[in-house]
Amino acid sequence: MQITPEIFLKLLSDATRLRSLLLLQAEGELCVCELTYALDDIQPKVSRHLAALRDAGIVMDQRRGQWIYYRINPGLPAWARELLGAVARGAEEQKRYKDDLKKLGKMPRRPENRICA
Amino acid sequence: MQITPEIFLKLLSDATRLRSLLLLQAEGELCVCELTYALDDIQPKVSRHLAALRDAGIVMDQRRGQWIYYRINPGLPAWARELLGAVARGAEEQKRYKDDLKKLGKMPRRPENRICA
DNA sequence: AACGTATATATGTCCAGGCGTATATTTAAT
DNA sequence: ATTAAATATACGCCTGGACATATATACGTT
Repeated sequence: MQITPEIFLKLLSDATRLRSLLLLQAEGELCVCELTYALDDIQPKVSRHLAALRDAGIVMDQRRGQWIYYRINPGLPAWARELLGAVARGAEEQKRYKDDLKKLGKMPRRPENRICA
Repeated sequence: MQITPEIFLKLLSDATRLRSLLLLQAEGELCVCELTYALDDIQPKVSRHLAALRDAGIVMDQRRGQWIYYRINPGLPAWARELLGAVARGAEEQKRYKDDLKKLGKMPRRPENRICA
């Protein structure tokens, strides 16, 4: 079933899910351990929130080896993509989200490191 | 203090607040009894949610006679206004929000009825 | 096979926040 | 001055949902 503004906004109202989506929007694709590291949080918590986003059709997952990569569902309706864009613009001015990206950049032993597709 | 995406989205995650904002966005200005009627809800509930939006700086209120009119704060940052626009576009396809507007149009003894400014 | 790594999910606890009711406040009308 | 209408707020209850911990599952390596 199609996503509604109400469901979408409820899912965006949690900080962990919001930060994950902003990271995915900036990076295109990330696995759970990258998100866990960037958000400086514990793995079950990150997985649980990603599952909620997946079940609502906001993100898609794809296993590659032992890693599971998440990306924002490219089939999201236009209003939802525009909404995410607006959130991202608002987040640009906020230290917290900039720090998440910085942290991700500093991750050691990051899987793949953009070698293969 | 300035509104953040996190706070903004948390406030939008409640259906009563979301529907109120969509009505305000469509109508420009509404008093509590108009919102209460359109949403088909009880007055203390509507007032409580409007107060939350007011305290966060998302809406402004102005007393005129015995009525208190709410409007979306014109000083909202651009990203927040764009976010609301995206939500409104997503809501256009949803029966619920169209019905809210219809209900408002049918309100009897509607205050002012656009007579004065 | 055995082990380590990455991820998902189940379980029980806890709390933020939404709810309805009751009441206070303000204004207008009689 | 009383009454009625519009609105705000305080209070106690209750539930959704977030949390941490523990465990299950899947894959890769040795």
